Amino acid sequence: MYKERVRALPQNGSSPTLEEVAKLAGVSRATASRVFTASPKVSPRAKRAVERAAEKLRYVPNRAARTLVTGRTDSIGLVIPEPTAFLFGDPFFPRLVRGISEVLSRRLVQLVLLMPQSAGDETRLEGYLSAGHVDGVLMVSLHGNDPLPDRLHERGTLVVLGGRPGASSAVSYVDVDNVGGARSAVEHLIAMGRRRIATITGPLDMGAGVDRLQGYHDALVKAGLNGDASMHQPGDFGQESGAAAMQALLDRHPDLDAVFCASDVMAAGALDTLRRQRKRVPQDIAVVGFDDSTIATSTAPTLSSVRQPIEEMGREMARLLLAGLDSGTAGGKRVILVTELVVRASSGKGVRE
Amino acid sequence: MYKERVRALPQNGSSPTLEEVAKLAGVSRATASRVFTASPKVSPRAKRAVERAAEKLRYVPNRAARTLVTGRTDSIGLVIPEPTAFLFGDPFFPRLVRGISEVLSRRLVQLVLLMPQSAGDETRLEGYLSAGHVDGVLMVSLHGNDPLPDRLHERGTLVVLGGRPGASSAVSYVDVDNVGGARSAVEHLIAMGRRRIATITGPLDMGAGVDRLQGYHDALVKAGLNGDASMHQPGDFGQESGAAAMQALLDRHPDLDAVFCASDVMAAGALDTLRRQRKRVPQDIAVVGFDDSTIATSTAPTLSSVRQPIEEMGREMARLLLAGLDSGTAGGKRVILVTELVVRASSGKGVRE
DNA sequence: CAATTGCGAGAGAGCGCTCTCGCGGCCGGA
DNA sequence: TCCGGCCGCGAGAGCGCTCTCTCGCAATTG
Repeated sequence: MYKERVRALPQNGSSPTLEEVAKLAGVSRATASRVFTASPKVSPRAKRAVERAAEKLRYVPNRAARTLVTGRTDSIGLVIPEPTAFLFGDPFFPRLVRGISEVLSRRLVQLVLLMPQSAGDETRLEGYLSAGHVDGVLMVSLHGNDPLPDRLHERGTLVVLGGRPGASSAVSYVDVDNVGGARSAVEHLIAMGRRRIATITGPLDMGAGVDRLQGYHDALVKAGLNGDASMHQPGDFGQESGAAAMQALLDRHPDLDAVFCASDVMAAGALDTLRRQRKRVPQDIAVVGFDDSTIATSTAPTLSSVRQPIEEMGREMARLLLAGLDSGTAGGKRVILVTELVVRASSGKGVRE
Repeated sequence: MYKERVRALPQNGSSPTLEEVAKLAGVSRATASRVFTASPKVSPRAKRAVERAAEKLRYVPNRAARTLVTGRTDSIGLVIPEPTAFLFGDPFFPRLVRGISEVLSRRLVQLVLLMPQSAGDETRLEGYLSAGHVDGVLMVSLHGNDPLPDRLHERGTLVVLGGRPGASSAVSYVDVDNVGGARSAVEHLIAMGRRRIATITGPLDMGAGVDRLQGYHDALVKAGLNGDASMHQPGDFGQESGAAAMQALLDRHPDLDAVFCASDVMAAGALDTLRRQRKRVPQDIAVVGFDDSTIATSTAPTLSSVRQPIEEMGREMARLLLAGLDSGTAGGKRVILVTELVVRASSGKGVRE
């Protein structure tokens, strides 16, 4: 670790303190502090003097000192425990971040993104987050029963999840209606006359993966159709996994007439495989994705998809966290956002039978 | 802003202090502190007592307090001032982050990603960074003459840039040999017999954009070929801009026989346009990209590209920053990494003339 | 056996800030 | 003119930690 040398750096070593600003402005430290905390009880005269002095000294309040006394950092962490390649490849995250940023910007709260890449990283991260570096934590893309949210919650850190946690938990979360969305997608396929409908699921250690499979099932059962395990093939939400899963499904069931994919990116992969196999979409096989991400309109044919309000999910997560911070309540809230089926060419009225 | 209520939260309100741990362990605060700072001067007996007490109380050191006295936060910021859609869409960033993380993980330093989305965000960010939230700052994807790095540097914050800054500056940076890489790409095209070589440049407010254009120019001039302004078309490194730029170039010069693209993603866009225009690659037009990202091997035909060691760039940035922190020196270092041309089908020996 | 060394441990001083408390001056009302 | 009230300000305590200084005790040495 770098040592006490740091202290001698111009970095913090020479940076001016409130005391110096106060002296230069000819007021007490308390009054100078009032100026920076936007306290109303300061005369315009004193305020101006302090501001001029601060400008002259290029003063910036020391956050550590402020945090130490207020117990507040004015920043919140967004934790995404995904390999970087996934994090940056998936169109889900930018939209989520946009929603979150929107809300936080208005509150002058800094968003910091944290990307644990290994178990070691995650341990360190737990320390970082419980040590008061952030006022609260947003977390998405949980796999399995990641214990981090619950442990943070127990420690008293405010946590809001995106996507329901695996096990029941006291932590607040925002989720979309994955079951309902998947069900509507499959019901649509059935309504279009499809009968041999497979699914490429998401990771089954994630709520979104499980729930979308559930919705698929519900619709098939209601219609009295077959949706046994041979009709499922898991993917990891990535394009290649979609292509591979599609191939596996075709190997098992060459007569499929539809496939529901738990993400658009996997659906794009599935389309690649179908093209390679000379299957016409939607004539031979109809495809529906999930997310309604930008990729849905750039595939050939364009992709029917279940739209989920990802930006809104981000906004709602941020709102929930800020509300918890404001009220001092610990959570246990859950918000479910509705989804909406968007029908495009990949499941359109194909020239079928 | 959320107010003093926060203080009453279990969050920090009830979290145990070093004092309490020391009392429970039957030692002084100083000795307890020694245990957590891994100081050697503590007996095994005392160490165990403190560790047990800490475990029992679920003690986590308060970082703000520690930072206040050490002047150190053990975390560094990575600033990427790009719209989220770009940040997450570009294969450059995950590779960079991977390289950075690799180095930082070994040093128990936390990486926090900061993504200013607007001028307001950036102002706030400057405050955040100068206020001592991080020990140092890594910054990439600078546009124009972004004043942030210089201002942070002036304030005494250690900054390392990825990619050279627009204007001359005292800030340290790591860059790849963009000029040399571009030159070798174009020299290769010339060696393959191409004579009417256009370029799709990157944003000309970025060092990488300017330098790759420069390399293109150098090679053409050396060979006595035409590379006037009508042969350039700027893009933004994104796929769509590549497609549009290719179209613009073809409109002006239907007889082009090669194009050098300043990024693989733009090259992929260019390939889309060429396909739509029924131009054969490489027979009619040879294409070379830049980055040698994963997309280069998944296009049809596969893409010749200039490989830049992005992970290494991340590692080197992190190393430079840590070295600066360790030594207390402020910077002014520059590291240039070599590039390497990778020839694939898009510029292969086409059936030409 | 006395003198010296060395090592573990405690006391205490801050790091830079916020916030409570109390004081003095100025206002308006009687 | 006098007095209560309010408002702006300063004094001072302390947030939780690290680190220096010092001390006491045991081991080592002449």
